[in-house]
Amino acid sequence: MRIPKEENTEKKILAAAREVFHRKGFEGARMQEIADLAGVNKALLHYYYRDKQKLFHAVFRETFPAMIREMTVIFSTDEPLETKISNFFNRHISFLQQNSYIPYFIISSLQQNHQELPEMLKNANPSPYALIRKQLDQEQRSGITEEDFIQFYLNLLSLSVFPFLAKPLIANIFDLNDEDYQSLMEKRKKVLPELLIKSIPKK
Amino acid sequence: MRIPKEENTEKKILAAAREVFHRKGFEGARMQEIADLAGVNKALLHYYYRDKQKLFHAVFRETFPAMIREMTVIFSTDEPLETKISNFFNRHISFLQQNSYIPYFIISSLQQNHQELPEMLKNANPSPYALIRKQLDQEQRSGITEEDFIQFYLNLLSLSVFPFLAKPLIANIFDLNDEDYQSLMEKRKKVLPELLIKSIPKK
DNA sequence: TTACGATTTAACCATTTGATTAAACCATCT
DNA sequence: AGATGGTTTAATCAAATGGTTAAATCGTAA
Repeated sequence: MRIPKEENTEKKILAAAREVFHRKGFEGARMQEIADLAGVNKALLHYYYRDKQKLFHAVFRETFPAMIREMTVIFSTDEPLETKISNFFNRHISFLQQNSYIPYFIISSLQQNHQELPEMLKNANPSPYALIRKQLDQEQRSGITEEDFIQFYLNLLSLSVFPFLAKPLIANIFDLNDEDYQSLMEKRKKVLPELLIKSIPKK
Repeated sequence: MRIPKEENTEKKILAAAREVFHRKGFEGARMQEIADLAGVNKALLHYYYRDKQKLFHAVFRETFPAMIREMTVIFSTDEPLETKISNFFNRHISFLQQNSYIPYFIISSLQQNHQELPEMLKNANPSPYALIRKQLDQEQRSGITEEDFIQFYLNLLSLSVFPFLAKPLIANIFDLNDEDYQSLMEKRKKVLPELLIKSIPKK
């Protein structure tokens, strides 16, 4: 058994693949570009991951659950609702600031017919839907319907995720540089809780 | 001069290209698929549009302004603010219901380095930014800063557009079929104005 | 009808790109 | 040292894909 190199090659490849797939999606990514970024011969990608699909899946299997976890972390604590929402935006936007390509990666992956991914949702642990049902039941006191809840959840995600998808467009319209945009997102952590909390029906 | 066929071939090609590029983006689209969908030999695409880039641009040049128009139509009337917002969501969501692939198309186009598109923004008529500045000046009475306004505008777009980008994900989490989703968006036309109007600082 | 130019097609070309192979490399063990 | 087996590379392949070309087709006008 050979001792692994200082920087495990397999992981270097995965990291490079993550980088490239996140930015360009499956169709836009090139095996050669991934190899170059990993500083490694192209044949090594196949040696470790067999083919492009499998390499992509390796990336997807670590990124998708991370995103789901971020999307559902709001249901994991027992804080008062207002605190929960506030915490959610703070944490979620921070996560997106440091992983700003993930939303595009997820959206573009699911847009293409990369199925067998509904599969991953069911296997997700914790299951988003289970968490959401539980949360919903707890809110029954205020007579919130399932549809109200879905709308609320859609709002939550829309407000936090969309600005990272539309950054190229928005930054251009308003002539914002990266720093401007960063500070816009920073302020958003405070603005969004206020906005969303107002929208909740008082019990 | 030849009389155009019953169904102008050039337009049939453009329509097919629109369909395919909208669903799959530039990288995912295949010239052969476009030709097949148009019911036409592949060489004809090159005859009319020279190469893939130019064909893509032909699509982009009609889709992008349509989306910008939809995004800025809110600034074009002189209704009271509440009416304006309500009208915007109604119209914008209806537009998205009938053009549900446009948001993904725009996002994926701008994500790839398809530059020279900042160019298109400036040439856009009416210019989004000019309209927005004008609107902003009118609101000065309530002391709204430019940053407040950008946040507001981001909210407006996030809430209406994101659900169409994330449909594959959301529909899976909540096990919604197309009809369910449609009715969800329908109700959104009423829910969103209430939500956003509450967020506006009273003068 | 014939000639002409615009339109359309089938066949082909060149490049890109994902994938394979055979050989080289190198650390460890005997 | 020499054998062994995992790792890496250079060279090559085959399929996919964007693009080209030369000939066929078709409507129109002379």
